[in-house]
Amino acid sequence: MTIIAASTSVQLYARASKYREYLESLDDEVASISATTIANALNFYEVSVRKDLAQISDGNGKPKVGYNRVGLLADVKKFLGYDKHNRAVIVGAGHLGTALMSYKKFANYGLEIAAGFDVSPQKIGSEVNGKKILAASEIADMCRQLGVSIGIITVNAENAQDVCDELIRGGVSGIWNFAPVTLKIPEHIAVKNEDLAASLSMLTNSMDLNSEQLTEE
Amino acid sequence: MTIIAASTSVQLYARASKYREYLESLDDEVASISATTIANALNFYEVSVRKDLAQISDGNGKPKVGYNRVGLLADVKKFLGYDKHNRAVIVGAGHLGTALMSYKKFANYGLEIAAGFDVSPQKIGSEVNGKKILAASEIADMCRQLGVSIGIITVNAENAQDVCDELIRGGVSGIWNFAPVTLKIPEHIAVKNEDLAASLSMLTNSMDLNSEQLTEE
DNA sequence: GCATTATCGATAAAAAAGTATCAATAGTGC
DNA sequence: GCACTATTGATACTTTTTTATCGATAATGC
Repeated sequence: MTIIAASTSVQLYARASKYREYLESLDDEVASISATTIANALNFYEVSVRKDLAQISDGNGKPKVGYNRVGLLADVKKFLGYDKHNRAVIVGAGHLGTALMSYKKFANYGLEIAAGFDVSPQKIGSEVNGKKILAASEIADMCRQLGVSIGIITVNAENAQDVCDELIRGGVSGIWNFAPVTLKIPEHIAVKNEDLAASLSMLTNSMDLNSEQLTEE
Repeated sequence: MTIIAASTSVQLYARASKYREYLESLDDEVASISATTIANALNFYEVSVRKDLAQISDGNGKPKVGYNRVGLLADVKKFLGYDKHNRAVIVGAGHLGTALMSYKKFANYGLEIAAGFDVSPQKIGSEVNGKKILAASEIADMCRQLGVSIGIITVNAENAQDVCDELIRGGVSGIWNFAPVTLKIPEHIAVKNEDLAASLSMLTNSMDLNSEQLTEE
């Protein structure tokens, strides 16, 4: 199992993603953009941005001018892997699974949601955002058939491991896990865990930090 | 604006959250637990876990025994801020907003979702998981009235800044932002941004890394 | 074309996070 | 009660990330 959080810079990807958002928000008339401007817009440290851009778009920056908007955006997208195409399935057609199936922007990131899976007879056969919900018993077979490379898990903690095993049996090489469990996964499969509880903790703890600072004044 | 990602250890919170999950998954009969066991179960480096536990539950570890399960769990929860109570509202009753409103486990993390907001006349007045969807025009007033401290933004990128401004006008001290934009926020307000696009990039890039390693062999 | 300026990219220093090693200690078995 | 063992917590080292400084360079204005 490749534990992503430990091996890759989470922060760098987060920043790169924000660079993309920002660059796409700019007017077409903007020809070039500097690290300074980006840093100010996104509240990042200027030198960090410059280093990131040097890594992402090496050698394309010009003194006094900055980076070509279009070129930099292309480089950022490439860095983020948006040039590659991946076919995915979502297992668990609950609220979250439905939300992800309905999210139109995944296509821009090279992610194609091919189908959903669920165990509920009411849901099987229905469609969400034009995509069929299939029986969970078919996961492995359908993944092979459709050439799916990413499995997205939005079932509850109890069933996540079983679903994961089926997805791997179906030949996926990456797992995007929204269930609050640590999955047991073979070495060659990549996993990215989402953890809303951890996010919430970061938020509430920094709120307290802020209020402490206020009362100290 | 307090940029959380930059100031706090994302990884430490992610690990702490996994400690909690793991400790809660243990049988009641388990009296004590060692850093070694936890590290093996969660695929973390042993010394990292020991350092984390020293920070989270300082001095409570006993050689040859480990940590008392109940005590450690309490300390982890405290570290994660689950002992504090926060009232929140969710703005945007789309698929994601609905998913978050329906998520029962927030209560365990000290988060109470008081209400939702939307602009759609069809949604206003309806209920999700027993919680009323109110008119977005009332955000600021209702937040003050209900004593809301956290605003959760699940609207689209275009409307996120306006919603954010209203939430701050309503007196929230933290913003949990699921919209793909960088919000402009005053210094004393905490923000935690969720970025699915960045997560996806991490996953796909580490998948490629894995397949490169395979072909090298 | 020469001084001025914004910006880059390189280099260096500092801080944070992760990894490795080991002595001290609380139990266990004999 | 003495040797043995699992585990802690401290210390040291390494790597990564962030922050700071500065010379080099491309454009601008005079």
